Amino acid sequence: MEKVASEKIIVEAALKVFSTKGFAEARMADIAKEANLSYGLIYHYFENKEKLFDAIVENWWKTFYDELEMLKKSASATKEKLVEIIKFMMNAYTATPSQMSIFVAEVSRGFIYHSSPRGKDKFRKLFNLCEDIIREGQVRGTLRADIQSNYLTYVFLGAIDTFLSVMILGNETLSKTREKRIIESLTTVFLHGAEAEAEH
Amino acid sequence: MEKVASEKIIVEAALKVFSTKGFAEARMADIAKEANLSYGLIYHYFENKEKLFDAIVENWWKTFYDELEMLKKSASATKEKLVEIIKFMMNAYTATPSQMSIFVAEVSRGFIYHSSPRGKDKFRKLFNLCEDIIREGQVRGTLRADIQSNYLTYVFLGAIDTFLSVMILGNETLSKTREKRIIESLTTVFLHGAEAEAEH
Amino acid sequence: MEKVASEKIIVEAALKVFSTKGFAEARMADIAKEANLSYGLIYHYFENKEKLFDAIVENWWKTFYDELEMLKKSASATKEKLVEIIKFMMNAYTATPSQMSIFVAEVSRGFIYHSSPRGKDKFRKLFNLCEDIIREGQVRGTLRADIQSNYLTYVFLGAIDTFLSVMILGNETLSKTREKRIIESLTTVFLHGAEAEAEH
Amino acid sequence: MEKVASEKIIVEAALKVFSTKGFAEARMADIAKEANLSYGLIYHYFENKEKLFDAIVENWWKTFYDELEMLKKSASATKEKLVEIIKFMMNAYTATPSQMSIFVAEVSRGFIYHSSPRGKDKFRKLFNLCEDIIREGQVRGTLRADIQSNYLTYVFLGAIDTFLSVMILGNETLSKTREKRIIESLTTVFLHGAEAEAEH
DNA sequence: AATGAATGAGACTTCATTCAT
DNA sequence: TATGAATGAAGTCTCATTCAT
Repeated sequence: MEKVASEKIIVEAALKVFSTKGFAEARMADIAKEANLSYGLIYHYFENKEKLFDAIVENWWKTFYDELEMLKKSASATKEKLVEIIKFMMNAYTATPSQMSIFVAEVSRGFIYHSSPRGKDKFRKLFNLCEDIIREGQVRGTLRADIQSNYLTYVFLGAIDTFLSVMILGNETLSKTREKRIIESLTTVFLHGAEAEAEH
Repeated sequence: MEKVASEKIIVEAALKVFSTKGFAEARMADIAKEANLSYGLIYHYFENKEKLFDAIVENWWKTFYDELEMLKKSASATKEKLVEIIKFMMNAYTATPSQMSIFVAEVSRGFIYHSSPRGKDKFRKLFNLCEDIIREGQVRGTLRADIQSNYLTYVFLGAIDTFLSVMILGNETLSKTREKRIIESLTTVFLHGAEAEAEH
Repeated sequence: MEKVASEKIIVEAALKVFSTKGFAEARMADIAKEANLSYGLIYHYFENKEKLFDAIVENWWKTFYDELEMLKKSASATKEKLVEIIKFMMNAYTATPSQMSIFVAEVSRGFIYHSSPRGKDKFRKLFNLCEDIIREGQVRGTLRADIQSNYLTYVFLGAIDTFLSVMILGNETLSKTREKRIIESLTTVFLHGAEAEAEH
Repeated sequence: MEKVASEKIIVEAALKVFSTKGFAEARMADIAKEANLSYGLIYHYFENKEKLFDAIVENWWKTFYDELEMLKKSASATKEKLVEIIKFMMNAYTATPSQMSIFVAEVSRGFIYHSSPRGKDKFRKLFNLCEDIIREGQVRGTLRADIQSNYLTYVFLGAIDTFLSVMILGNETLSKTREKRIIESLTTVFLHGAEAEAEH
């Protein structure tokens, strides 16, 4: 078999196993079995379990950064950008739920345990990119400026994160209709609040 | 030493170790050393590592449920109730940051893996309690009814969760002033949205 | 069983296995089996295979240094001291052939591979101690001064080393008579040379 | 590439790796990398790691035997022969230090383990050849006969071995002057002893 | 002749848990 | 109640060797 094929199969298998059992409970043997390859081969391509995991995560971060970076630079209105972020996350979930699951469960968790300072930096970068967009919205007068930009960011990202968590938890598939409703709900609540119109 | 004392010391130590390294990386030996007790003794009080962890988590959940339960039944206005939830979480963080850290990292992230089906149920219960309060707010006309109650719940809890995550990540202490500002921000955004007033 | 007992048993077993198979071929399982203990216990006392090996070697070096140090300081004549060194080595072989075997085979070998600079230092220390005694002999006029002291040391130690190697190789036991003959031979050749008297 | 070329490259690489890390720590992959060849190719030429090692050692032994054999048969005086042996070893070190390093570390130390009974035989043969020359010296009246011929052999070979060990350890290069001095010292001490002339 | 992907036995090591004291 | 020595299942990883190309 060619090199590229096997490596991809391994990554695919690892993705599945990691997302199902979590990093700690995932066994290299599980991954090998899932990939239908000897586990020796995994070490041919990846130094060890952690490096294999990192490779997967790294890949995810790259895609994510690229998207945010692009959005940040785009000429769209702030609201558009926020919607795009949500869309991107939802699509990512639909396309590769395992990857999203790892992201939500392992990466967020992992960065809390200050084991890897790199992890923290990754997160900060993500936060910062998002915050930049939100701050831009404040400057433009689209978003309220009486609340710190980082606080707004927390609410925004936290909301998305929880939606994803729930979807992952329920192993839910995302119909176009449902995706649309989620995006609308999220946007509406984030922008206009949860309070009933009447009270305004 | 008396029974109660040792048991408490163990729990305290476990709390610290679990919150620092996470469940998977926490070693019974670490806990014993932290507690300055032999690790044989841990097994006097707790059947095994998981039970020890559960004991800690259980304790936390109980406090949380009780609070939510109480809030749910209280006669307060919905807004009050929501503020109380936030307050409760922030206070919990201030009082026992390790417990909060475990909650956020292990429970609110780790529950994704089907390994502990109990975890899921706990979470659903929490969601449900919170959703009940929110649904009540919708019925009462305080909260908008055009968005599913569970969606509103996700945004609300997700926002809190992320605030906590960031605080845990930064190992931040929470001054009264800061707590107040966070509560206000969270409430404001959740209720009135992030959009600039001008646009209304 | 008490702590000290088990640790000693492990060391004893390790000594046997290492001396029989060499470090590389020695299996932790072999040692455990030889000690009639679970291999987990070995790790209770020693961090890993290398540390276990080091502990054994360290112990040997200490005994050896102490002896040489003592000899160096003693008021004996140089010849006496040299005889004592030989005696010490022969006795060490008789008392603990495995230890001697490890010393000759593994330590001498290991120090060639510059893996552990500590190893080199140990050897240098040994050489130096011996050289000090020999230099003292030169100063006193007992040993010829027209040959570098280190060269004399090499011949002296090399000769002993080879005697030991041969004994280990043949798994020989050392009768008092034989020991005496070896000491005499070694001393005679080293001091007076191998040339036939006639030629003097 | 032609057959002979590759085989030679492999042997050369193996020589380097074995001499640097020792047999146990040498990896087939290291050798392949050193040779700039795939490791599959090594197995074209050598059955396995041990055979590869043996091939190298065998080659060395053969040269050595041939030399000793020739010397043994030569009409030279005993002293001449001994000097020739020393010279041969020193030259061998200068010409191929790696080979010498392997010889000293792996063969002359490693033969202790019964793992390779062939090793023992080789050594005995070497000893015997050398002893033959020494015994001849005793018969001729050149060397003292009151000490067992094998004992004399041990001292002689041991001294050389240690000189080599020290040189290998120090990664020393051997100038002609230094070589001469070593040969002289070794010969002098071996023949006339280390005792000061005055005492005779 | 040459490659390097693929294999898998087997080594080391970890660590939750038991148990004699 | 308390200790920590003892256990061994189970995991990670290594690396000589094979084999399809």
